[in-house]
Amino acid sequence: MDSGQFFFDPSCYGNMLFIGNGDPTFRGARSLLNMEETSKRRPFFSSPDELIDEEYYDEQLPEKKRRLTPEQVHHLEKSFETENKLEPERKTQLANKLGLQPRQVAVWFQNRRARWKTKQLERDYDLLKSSYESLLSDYDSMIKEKEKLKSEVVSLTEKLQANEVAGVVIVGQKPDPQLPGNEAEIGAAQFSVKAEDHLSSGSGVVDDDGPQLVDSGDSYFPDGDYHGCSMVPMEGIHSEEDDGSDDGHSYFPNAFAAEQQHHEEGEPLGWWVIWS
DNA sequence: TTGTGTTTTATTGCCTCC
DNA sequence: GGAGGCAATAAAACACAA
Repeated sequence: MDSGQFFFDPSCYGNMLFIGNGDPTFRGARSLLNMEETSKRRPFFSSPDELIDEEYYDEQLPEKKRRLTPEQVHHLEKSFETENKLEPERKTQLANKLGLQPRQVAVWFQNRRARWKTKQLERDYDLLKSSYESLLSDYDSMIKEKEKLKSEVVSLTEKLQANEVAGVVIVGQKPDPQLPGNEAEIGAAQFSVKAEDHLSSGSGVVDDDGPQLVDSGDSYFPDGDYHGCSMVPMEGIHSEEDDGSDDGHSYFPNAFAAEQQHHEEGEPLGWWVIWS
């Protein structure tokens, strides 16, 4: 505290001395005004409901910093649940009802909002953390599946090459242009059928000029679909600029909602992470 | 009882809005 | 320029282990 100090004097328990620094600014003036108000008024706890606490607080002099009674806090909490912002009229009403100064009510709401925000950040952190761990787990599963498929491709390629060497199957033999027309057509048709057979066999093996199902760094599923899952960016993940509003809920509401929806639908998560 | 960590009350400075 | 909000901070009050 650099512009005003409360000194607690044990010899006169409960007394508070305010030392102003002559700050001419508005805030300084406001503080002095508040202290003046305080010094003119009776102690914080003065409503009939607080009489039960008189025994405890009786011996304490007025200006000692005191905690609000459970009843006061209860009323303030109820009011905060209704609306966490405090309009002047409600502030006055609450202050009168609870026997507090309006400034105290305002300060309580201010601090209460700060506490709420801290808790909210903690909740959001936990949600993000669990979301991240879930996505990481899915990512690991995908990597394993990818490796498995790659080794399958290699294995089948080797088998095919062995067959080619043995002359059992000739893939990609082009029709001899010297043959008579109909024979050339038959040869072309055979070539075509053979190639399609291989492409549709699931082995993914084609000749050197054809499309290669190798790990090029792109998706194995170029049409954007795998097991019925479209590889589109996850909805709800958007930049800060989209929504920085403090709407009384999570700081990342859409992201969590989308993540949760994926869980509920039993869908794999996180294409936007894996494929982006 | 005492040291220490946490919570609550209150102040201050800065910022935004009207 | 005043009012009110927020972040940072101080300090009293409180909780609790040793």
